[in-house]
Amino acid sequence: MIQKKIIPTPTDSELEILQVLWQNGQQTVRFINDALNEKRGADQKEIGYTTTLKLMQIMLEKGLLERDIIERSHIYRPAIHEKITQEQVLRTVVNNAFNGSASNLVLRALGSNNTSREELEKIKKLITEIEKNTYK
Amino acid sequence: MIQKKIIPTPTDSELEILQVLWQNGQQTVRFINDALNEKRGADQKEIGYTTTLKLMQIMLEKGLLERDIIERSHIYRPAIHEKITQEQVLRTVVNNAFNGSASNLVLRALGSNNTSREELEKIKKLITEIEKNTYK
DNA sequence: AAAAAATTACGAAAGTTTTCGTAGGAATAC
DNA sequence: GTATTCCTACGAAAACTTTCGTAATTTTTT
Repeated sequence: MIQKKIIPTPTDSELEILQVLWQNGQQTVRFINDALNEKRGADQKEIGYTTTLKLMQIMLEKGLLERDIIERSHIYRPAIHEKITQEQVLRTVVNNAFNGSASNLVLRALGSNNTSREELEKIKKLITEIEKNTYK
Repeated sequence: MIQKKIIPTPTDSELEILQVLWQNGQQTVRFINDALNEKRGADQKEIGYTTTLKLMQIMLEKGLLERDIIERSHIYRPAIHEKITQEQVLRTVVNNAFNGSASNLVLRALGSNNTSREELEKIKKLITEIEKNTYK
């Protein structure tokens, strides 16, 4: 039987890169590198261009990214879905820091954060939705 | 001015150890090591005693743990609070994988998880609580 | 009292992630 | 057409995390 290639969970730096791509669509290394550096505080040291390049080449190898070659430069895009990756990340965090309880994580996230009225409404609506579908 | 010692965010292995301590109170290395190995699947390799010992010694140095010497063996306890640590961990995850939006994380956690009726109720109650206190 | 078992300390290896320097080539500017 | 800029490739260093072997000491067992 042919084994489907296992794509590893992204590291922290890799997640940062993926976020930029999920938000902005496929982009060049230059764009990503600029975006990462803009997000950084003035205190932190700037990320070198070749650092980002190398990371993205590794991600390509791991199967986290795909790319097209346009003109001289390469354009990268995510090879994994944001939703699935976020779920994967959450699973890890829930296990590592919340004793496996996702609802503890939710309670903590809500309790220690300034969530806007609209967002709270959205969350409540989702809960009602879940209750309707699950416990009818 | 005297700089308060900065305690670093725990690594993944360190979080596993802290969880055992938060749940069971102060304990020996032996207890922690046993607990960690019990939680492991039969597939994973067992963690050696000295591995756990070394980790906890490092955590002591970092200021993540404290200890008392009772008889011949040492008893360790967390030097940081569970709540604060969880908040710290959440902040990182929210930044790394959820574009800084905690409510996105909450929506994702609720959406892709089998949360029990009771837990959903608890969460709803908390939201109502927050709304009352914030937007009165 | 000798052997076996359990404990801490510690250095170092092994593994992983992040960063960067250098080289080579192609486009652009002067 | 030469110099400068911009890009990729790639190896290797640096930094961080995890694992373990060995030694020294103390307690427990035989």
